[in-house]
Amino acid sequence: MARSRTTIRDVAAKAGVSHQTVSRVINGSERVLPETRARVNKAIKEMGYRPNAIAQSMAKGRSATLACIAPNLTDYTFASIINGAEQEARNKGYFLLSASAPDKGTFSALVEELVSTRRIEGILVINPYADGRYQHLPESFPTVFAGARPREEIAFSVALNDSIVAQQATQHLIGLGHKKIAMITGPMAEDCTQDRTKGFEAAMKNANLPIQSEYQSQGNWSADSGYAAFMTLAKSGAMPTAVFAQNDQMAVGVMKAATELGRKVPEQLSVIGIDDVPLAAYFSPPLTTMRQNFVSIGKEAVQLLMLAIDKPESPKQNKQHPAELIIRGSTSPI
Amino acid sequence: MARSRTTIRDVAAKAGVSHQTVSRVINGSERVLPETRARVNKAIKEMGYRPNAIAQSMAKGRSATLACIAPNLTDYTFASIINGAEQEARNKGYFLLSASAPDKGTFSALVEELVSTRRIEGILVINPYADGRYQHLPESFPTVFAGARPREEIAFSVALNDSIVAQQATQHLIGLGHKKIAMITGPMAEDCTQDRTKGFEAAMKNANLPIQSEYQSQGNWSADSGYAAFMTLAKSGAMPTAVFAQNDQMAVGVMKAATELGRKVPEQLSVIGIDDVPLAAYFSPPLTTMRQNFVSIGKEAVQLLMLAIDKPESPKQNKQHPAELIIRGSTSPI
DNA sequence: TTGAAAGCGCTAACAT
DNA sequence: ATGTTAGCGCTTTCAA
Repeated sequence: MARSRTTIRDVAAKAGVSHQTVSRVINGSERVLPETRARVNKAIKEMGYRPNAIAQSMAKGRSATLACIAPNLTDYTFASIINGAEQEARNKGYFLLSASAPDKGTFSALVEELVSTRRIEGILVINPYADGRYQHLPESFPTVFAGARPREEIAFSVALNDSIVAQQATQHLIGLGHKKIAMITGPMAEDCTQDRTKGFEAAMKNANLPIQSEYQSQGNWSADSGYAAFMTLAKSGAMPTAVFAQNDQMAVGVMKAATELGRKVPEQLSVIGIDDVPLAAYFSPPLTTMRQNFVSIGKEAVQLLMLAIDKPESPKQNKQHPAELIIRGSTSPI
Repeated sequence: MARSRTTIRDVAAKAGVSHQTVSRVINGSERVLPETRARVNKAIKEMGYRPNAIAQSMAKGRSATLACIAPNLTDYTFASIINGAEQEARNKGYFLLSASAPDKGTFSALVEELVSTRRIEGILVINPYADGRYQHLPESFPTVFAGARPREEIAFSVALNDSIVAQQATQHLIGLGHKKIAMITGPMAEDCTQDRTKGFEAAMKNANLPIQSEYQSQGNWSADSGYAAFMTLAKSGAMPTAVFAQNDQMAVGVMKAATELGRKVPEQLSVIGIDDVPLAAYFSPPLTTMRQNFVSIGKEAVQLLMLAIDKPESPKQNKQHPAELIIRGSTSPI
C-alpha cells in the first residue's frame, strides 16, 4: 500500500501542468481539458498520489468529520445507533468520531473541545436528556439528537415514536384479554419515559381500563431495576396478570423476579418489553417485545445532520420511527 | 460557547507579542518569560481563543487521531473494546475514529483511505483474522490487533489468553466431577478457536480424561449456532454431562437446546461460556462464564498503539489478558 | 482552459 | 526570551 508523501506539486511536475490544475482534477472541476485531465490522472495513478486530507480540510475549512457522543459506547441501543450513523456518514463522505461521555461535565468539555478546535462539522448526541447535558450544547452548531425528541424546536432529532410504540405494546396485552396490567417505567425525568407512559395510558383509556398507580413502578432501564421494581410491586400486594416494561432489560428483570416468586411466565404473568435486545429470543420464555430499528435511526440522524450542515437555516425536523411487535413466548392470553 | 474565529495573530496583537510567542505559550514551551506568558494567557482567555486543531495537525504533521476498525460496532465484545480504547485514546490526547468493515473489501478500502490521506496516526484492528483481512494492512504503519494474537510477530496485539482461559473453564467443569465434557467451538479457521480448543484439551489431558471428537461440534459464535451444534451433538447420541461453549452466546444456545430436549440445566447438564455478556445473570439458569475485561483490553491496545507511533522501531509486543471465573447457576456438581 | 499569487492557521528553524 | 521567515499541502482568488 503506497504511503505516499507525494504532493500535488510532484504530480503537477510529472504531468507538466500547474499544481492548480491537479487540484481541479482532484476536485472534479469541469474546467479542465479532457486530455489534460487524462494526463493528470495518469500521473496520479502512476505516483500513487492521494491528497492529504488534513491539508484539504485546512484549505477548505471543512474537516469532513462528524462526532457522535453517547453516555457509553457499549450499550446495545447506543452502539446500534452509532453503527447506523457511521455507515451513513461514510456513505456521505464523512468519518465519524465516536466518544463516550458518562457525565455532564465530561460531555460539555468534550463538546467544547471538538467544536472550538474546529475538528468536526456536526454533532450527533445520543441520549441528550440523560442528565440535562443537552443544555451544554453550543448555539447554532449543527446538532442532531438521536434517541430522544426535544421538548421544543431546539434541535433536529430522530427517535422512536415512544407513545405510539408503548400504546401498541399495551394493546397487545389488552388484546390478549389482560385487564390488570402493570408498568415498569424508566426514570420519570426522561421524556422518553413520559412519552411511553402516555402511550400506555392512552391504550388503557381506549380500552376503558383503569390506570392504577399501585400498578406502576419506576426503574432505571437496567435489568436489576426491573427485577427490583417487580419485587416492590409484588410486595405491595399488586397482582397484575401482565407487565409492560418500558425496555427489554427491565422486562428480563421482571421475568426473573416473577419466576422467583413462583409466578410462571406467561401462564400467570405476561411480560412485554421494548427494543428487542440481541438474546431476547433466548430467555425462557423468549421475550415478546417491540423491535426498534436502531440502525435506521442512526442513519436518518446523519441525514438530518447533513442537512443541518449544508443548510444551517433549515427548520428543525423531529423524526419518529415505528417499532415492530415481535411476539414470542412471554405473552399469552389470560 | 465561544466558537471563535480568533487566530493566533489576533491574540498576538492583543498581547503585544509575535504570533510565535503565542504558539510557544500554547505549546507550553519553557522559553517564555513568566510575565509574557501571563499576558498572552490573559489575551487568550479574554478572546476565548482556541487553537484550530486542523491547522495544528497540518503544521505538526500529526492528526492526533486514531482509527478503530471492527466488523461492526454493535457486537458487545467489539463495542466494549472500542469503549476502552476510546477512553484511553482521549486520555492520551487522541480522538478515536471508529468504523465498521463487515467484509475484507470494505476493510482494505477503508484502511487505504484512512492511511494514505494521512487522517490517522495509527490503527486498532478488532478481529483482524475474521476473514483474512489482516493481510490488507499497510506495511510499517502503526497497527495493533485487539482480540486476536498474530501468528507471527507481524503486529502488536492484545487479546484474551485464550488457551489458559479455556483451560480454566474446563477445569471448573472437571472440578465439579464431570468426565464427559462436550465442547462447542468457534470457527476452526480462527486462531482464537484453535487456542481455546488447545486449552480444553490440555485440561482434559491433565485430568486423564479422553478427548472424543464426537463430543465436539463447531459453531460460529452465534446463539443460533450453539443451539444447532448441541442439537447435532444430541442427535448423534452423545450424552455429555457438561458443555464448554467457547463463548456465551453459544452457551445460551446450548442451554436452550438442552431445555427443549428435556435435559435440565444444571441438574443434568452443566454449561459454561466465555465473555460474561450483559444479561448473562438473567438467563435461567444464570450462566456460569469466564468474564473478559474488554475495557482493559481496549485500553492496553491503545497504549501499545502509542508505543508503535512514538517508537516505530520497538519490537512487537503481544499481550494476553486473564479472565475471571464467574460461577452462577448453569454449572453444578455431577 | 490554465497559471500565478495569496492565503488557510499554525509550527519549525533560524535569527537576534 | 522573542521575533522573523518559511513553510505544511492544499484551495481560492484573480489574471491571462
